[in-house]
Amino acid sequence: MISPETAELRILDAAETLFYGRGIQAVGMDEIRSASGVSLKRLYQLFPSKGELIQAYLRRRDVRWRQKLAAYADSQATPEESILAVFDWLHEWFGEPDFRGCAFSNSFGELGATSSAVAETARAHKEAFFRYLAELTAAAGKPASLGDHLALLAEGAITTAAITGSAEPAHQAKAAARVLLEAAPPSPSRAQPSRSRA
Amino acid sequence: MISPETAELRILDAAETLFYGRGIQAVGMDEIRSASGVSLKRLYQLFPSKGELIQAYLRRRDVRWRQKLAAYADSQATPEESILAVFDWLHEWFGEPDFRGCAFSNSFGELGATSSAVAETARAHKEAFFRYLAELTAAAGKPASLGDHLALLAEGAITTAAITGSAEPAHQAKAAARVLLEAAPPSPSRAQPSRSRA
DNA sequence: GGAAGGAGAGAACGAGCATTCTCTCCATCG
DNA sequence: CGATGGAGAGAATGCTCGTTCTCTCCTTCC
Repeated sequence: MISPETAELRILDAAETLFYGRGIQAVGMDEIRSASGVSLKRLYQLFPSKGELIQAYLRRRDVRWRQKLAAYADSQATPEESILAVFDWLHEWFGEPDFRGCAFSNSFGELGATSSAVAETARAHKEAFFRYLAELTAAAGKPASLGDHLALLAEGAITTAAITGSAEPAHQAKAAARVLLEAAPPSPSRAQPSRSRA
Repeated sequence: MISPETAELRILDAAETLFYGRGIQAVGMDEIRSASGVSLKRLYQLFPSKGELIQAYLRRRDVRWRQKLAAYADSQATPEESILAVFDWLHEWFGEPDFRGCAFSNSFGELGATSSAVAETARAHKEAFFRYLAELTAAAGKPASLGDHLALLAEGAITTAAITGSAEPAHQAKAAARVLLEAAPPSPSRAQPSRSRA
């Protein structure tokens, strides 16, 4: 028998691939069983209902997505470069063969009206993403409004890339972000941190 | 007996309210029958399958949405004002009590992976919207890239407004659009049309 | 008036699916 | 060795839903 931890991982991996790739309602629990190789009984022991599996899928994806983004962007030398790197990371993501847009926007569109848990998880994900961009913006000594504007560009790029099937919106968004970044005045309220600039 | 035209209108009205408000898969044909008051037999005579009703719903919504947007934006005095008015219109839309994001992004997230017809309709809608912004941008004598950037802002505002339940993203997107508009140089390739400017 | 045809209401059918149950098997422990 | 208990496979259950069918009734046309 495989360990409960391994079973949980296999289930979450299968659920993520299937839910993200085909939509949540299009995937039955039976299919998650076959894809994960974990028996239905065990599946229900670990996740007592499909709704709980959906929440687990979304929660794990939220953490991983933001970690990968932050790992990429935070490795840049300056806050300005980190901001622009966000859009480079989006471009890489859009180019992945199984890219199908934002899992949270998709599940919100599919279930947000009928499941308040899904709606709330999607809201929390977007809020965390906005907060991250706000931090980068503040670190660059730019006004908070710039963070919101950058987030809207990124959000629009994700949706547009998903529907058109092109990674190009990431480059377009980056170009727009550069204009906004250069046009934004230094933030009046908070001193710019002394991170070195090339 | 009500006329076939009236029956079709009632069905499409009911389908739009229900599909948009709750998601397509969450609404059964039986519910569309009760909401429209048209018998199931007649419903299937006019729309031979749920898939065809979905397509009819999306097609009609595409036309009406773009007409309303254009009617609002085109009534402005200058192309620049038309561009900014797009975001004012979005703000009005976001404030409607039943606003739940872009019907096309939502249906793409829900069915795009399993229905190529839905995916294609969503793509066509976004493309038409991009084209409209490209026209406004060209009329303002600005480079084509500005049109793409504005479209990404609008797209991001729609998604963000839907998930957060706030109309504020429209104002944020408008502010960003104003910056991009003012920063964009006159288009080199095409002469600015002689529409009068205040 | 009477036949015919179409309309509506809703039952019926068949598939899909979330969830539970059964049965068999194997490992562990006395 | 034999009993116990948990595991897996997958059948069973009950519900939802897309689609079709039936039955009754009304209208229309001769």
